[in-house]
Amino acid sequence: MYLCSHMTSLKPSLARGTRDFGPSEMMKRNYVFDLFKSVFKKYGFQPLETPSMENLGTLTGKYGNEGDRLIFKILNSGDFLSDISTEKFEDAKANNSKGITSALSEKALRYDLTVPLARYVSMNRNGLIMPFKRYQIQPVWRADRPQKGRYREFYQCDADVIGSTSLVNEVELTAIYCEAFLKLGFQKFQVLVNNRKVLMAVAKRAAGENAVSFVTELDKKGKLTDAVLFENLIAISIDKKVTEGLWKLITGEFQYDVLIQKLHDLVLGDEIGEVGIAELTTYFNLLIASTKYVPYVKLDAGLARGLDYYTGLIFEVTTTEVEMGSLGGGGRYDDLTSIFGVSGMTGVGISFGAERIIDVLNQLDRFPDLSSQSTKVLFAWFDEPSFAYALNWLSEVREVEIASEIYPDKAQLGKMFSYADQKNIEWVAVCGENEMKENKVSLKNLKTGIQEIVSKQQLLERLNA
RNA sequence: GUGGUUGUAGCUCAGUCGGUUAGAGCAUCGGUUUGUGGUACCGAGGGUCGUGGGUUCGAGCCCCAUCAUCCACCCCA
Repeated sequence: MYLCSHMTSLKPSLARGTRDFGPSEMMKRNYVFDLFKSVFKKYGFQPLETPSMENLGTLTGKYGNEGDRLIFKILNSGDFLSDISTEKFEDAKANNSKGITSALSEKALRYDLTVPLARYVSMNRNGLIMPFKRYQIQPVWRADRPQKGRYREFYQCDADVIGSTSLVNEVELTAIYCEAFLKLGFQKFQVLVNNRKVLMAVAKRAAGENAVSFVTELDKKGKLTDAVLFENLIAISIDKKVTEGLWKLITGEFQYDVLIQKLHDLVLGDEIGEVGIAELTTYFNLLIASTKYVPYVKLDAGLARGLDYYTGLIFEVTTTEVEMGSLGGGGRYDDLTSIFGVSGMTGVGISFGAERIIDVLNQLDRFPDLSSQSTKVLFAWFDEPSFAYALNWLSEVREVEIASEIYPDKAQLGKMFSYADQKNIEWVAVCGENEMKENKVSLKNLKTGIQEIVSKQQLLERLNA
């Protein structure tokens, strides 16, 4: 007798903030990602993948004060501690570990898809076909503390155009949003649009030196009550009339052209602000001329989208069908690659909040019937001769590209049926002595429960119906 | 990084005031049925009660620590 109970066994568990995706989840996820890909391709975007890890220096300092803390660093391999002198180590312990970080870690997991894109474009600028239109669907990692809807590993799904200033790009990205969300079955969604140039011009008028805090505050719309938010905005304003004027535009309902006109009045005389107004005008003209998606697009004078690198039009997608934050966002950035010493490279991009979108589709039970992706027919058998017989039929069914399988082990017929049932296989073909005599199989449809004895040709007809 | 919540079977959870051998449902396997699934009935396997320490005659339950978890904040997707 063998004893194995004293083997050290590890309790299986997932690393914090990560998930497995089983077969049924993968079918749903692939459905969403494939749909995105097909839309991206239709608009001329090509795939790009970058490595999971980047040099630490590529990532640090790109994501604000908090950002560096959230980057997953990879411990150097080899005897990395031998390079650190005792003094250096003591200094690091006493002050901060920054001084020895490079000795401990020189690689890190990618934090988003935008910085790797900037790195890629900078490295390959001479070889790329410009404008460079790429899409990228890959996981990213953040050393955040997980909570509802937030993970340490999650997928981002981006599409960007680099090296073109035309607003047609903004229009096409808007169309991609609309097309994708419509194809996913969303009825009520909106692509909110604003312009950073206009927003900053208004903020400068309203708050002067406090323009940045003004915009940060504005970004809290929806989190704070309108009354509190308005008070906060007034508190940092130097020109309360401008703030009040903007507030009316944010809280009221206007046609886009009326709204543009009113915004124009607010920024009149501000050179950059007027450029922003012109961009908005051109954008809407192009949108109307080239797409049917105007009803889904809404100019929102209060849309701010953080503060980072956006410099022109900005987007955010929301839905009212379910309580959920934004389902995507993006915008134009003028200087993405300057951090890598390459300037004058303008770009515009969007990102789908893939994880959230999948969550929403699950909540609304909006996934289409994906059973067509599973096996169509299972062959069941009894003994050596019927096994050989079934294998023969199986290969012929696979010959015509029908997804099919045979139960591999000898088992009771009931077990084979139950396997088919659990795997959502629609048909079971029973191969036994009686069937073999007639060169047929008993074909049962597990959905209807109807069973009949059929020839090879009839089998293929049933399966293809 | 800050604050809180919860850890008992593969999963969801019950477990009285601290008291003998820790329970249920689902899932798994077997049987009723050696050629028919999703229903029913019968049965079986499966536990270091997160981990380590402490209090106690006695701890799943009380105390401390630790790890994990979920939730909220910061921030973000």
